[in-house]
Amino acid sequence: MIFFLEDDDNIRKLVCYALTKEGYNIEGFEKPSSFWERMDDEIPQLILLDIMMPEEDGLSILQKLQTDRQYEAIPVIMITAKNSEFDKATGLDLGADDYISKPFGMVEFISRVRAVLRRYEKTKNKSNIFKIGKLYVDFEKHIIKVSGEDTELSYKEYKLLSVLLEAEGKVISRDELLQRVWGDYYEESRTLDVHIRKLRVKLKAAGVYIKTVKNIGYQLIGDTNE
Amino acid sequence: MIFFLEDDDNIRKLVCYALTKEGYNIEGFEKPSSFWERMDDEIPQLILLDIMMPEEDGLSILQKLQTDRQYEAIPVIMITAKNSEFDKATGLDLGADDYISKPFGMVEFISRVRAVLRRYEKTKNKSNIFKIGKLYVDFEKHIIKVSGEDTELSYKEYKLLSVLLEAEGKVISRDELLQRVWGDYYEESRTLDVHIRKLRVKLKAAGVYIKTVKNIGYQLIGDTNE
DNA sequence: TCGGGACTTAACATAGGCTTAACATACATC
DNA sequence: GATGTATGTTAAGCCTATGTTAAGTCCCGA
Repeated sequence: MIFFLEDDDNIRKLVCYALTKEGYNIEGFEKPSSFWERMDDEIPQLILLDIMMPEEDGLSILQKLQTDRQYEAIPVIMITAKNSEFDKATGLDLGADDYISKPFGMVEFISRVRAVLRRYEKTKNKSNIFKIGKLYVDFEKHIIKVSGEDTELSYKEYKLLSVLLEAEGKVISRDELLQRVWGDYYEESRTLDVHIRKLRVKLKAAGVYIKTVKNIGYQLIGDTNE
Repeated sequence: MIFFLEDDDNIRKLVCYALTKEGYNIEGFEKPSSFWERMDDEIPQLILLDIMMPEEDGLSILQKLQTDRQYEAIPVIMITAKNSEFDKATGLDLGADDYISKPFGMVEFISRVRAVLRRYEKTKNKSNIFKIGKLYVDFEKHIIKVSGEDTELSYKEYKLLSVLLEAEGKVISRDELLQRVWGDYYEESRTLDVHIRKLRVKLKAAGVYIKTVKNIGYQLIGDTNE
């Protein structure tokens, strides 16, 4: 999914049309507010960002994206009417992945989108299938198996597991888990613990892979470390 | 190290000069043949590629790079005199990471180089791993090994160790240790000493790396310094 | 409207880390 | 060698983070 934030109706429609025809899933936004709302539900693969916007400047949006751990990995292409070298440089230095000036040709534009997505796919070598010890998870098909047996997880349990899995063994703090699984969070409550427990129970033999790191958080590590 | 393949002497020298001044290590090549020779010795972090070249076309070089497993991960920026949309599109579609048309401004150029390198660094997961003598510490995964054996540390022990490790051999005063590990601190108490002791014991053979500097504080120095 | 599952909250249990206190040792100064 | 100060050592009790369980709440579909 690609998100496209652009206040000019014509350009937005044109780009959406062109990228859709190329087979991409794209969603256009007129205002930053509706964009941020949507970002709560879904993390896109790529963000196309116009610089000149009502409400909020494109560069400030870019900065927000870069500083939020949840979003920092998403590639961003900046789009602008200005063509000054300075703007391009600041955009790129702030962490944009590419930069296109209006007016742009559709062919080049699509190529740049493709190029950024290609790079992204390259680095993101995860085939969405995880195998750790007795645990097998296919995120695309939403299948979780433990020792070959199918296991049903609830929504939060599933999300919790996916956050832990994606960390690839790194420790995730309670705060971050609450943030990423629950969004707005409950400071003082046993909610997280309860869910961790339920996950551990449902994962049976693989439950021990979830280790608590006291005072910090949790991590998921199989028995065969490298 | 950056490799820059460009037949025009002036441009090559100009770019080399500018990037060197920015602190990059760059090597210019006039002909593809000398470039390929050099590639046998060293793999650069980034390749800047002119399209119009004697001997061999830039696009064909790009293709070779992309199909060779040894080189496919190296990011490439294409440079060309032509400004046609078609060329840009083919360059990007062939797998270039970015595309700049001559004449280009140095500021933008450098920003694009920085942007590509930044992306590259990002994917190269720089997990903060410390290795000092017999001691191995992976902070993200919260793994501490001594002589290859896993060791469990408590929260304060872990924090203490991390402060000492981050100092890279410098002496840290008791006050600062208390401040950084405990926050608000206990002036007169054996707490710090007790924790230092427990750390030393748990680190076994590596425990001796923690040296007390009387009247000042502690430091962590391995036996085999590099 | 009812039933059921998922999620949250509350109350209690537990374990292990943290601190403290009391004593030992090392080292410097007189 | 006596004295004093800084750090090392040890063991015991407290305390806090997490585990656990069960009951309560919410939401959704039949």
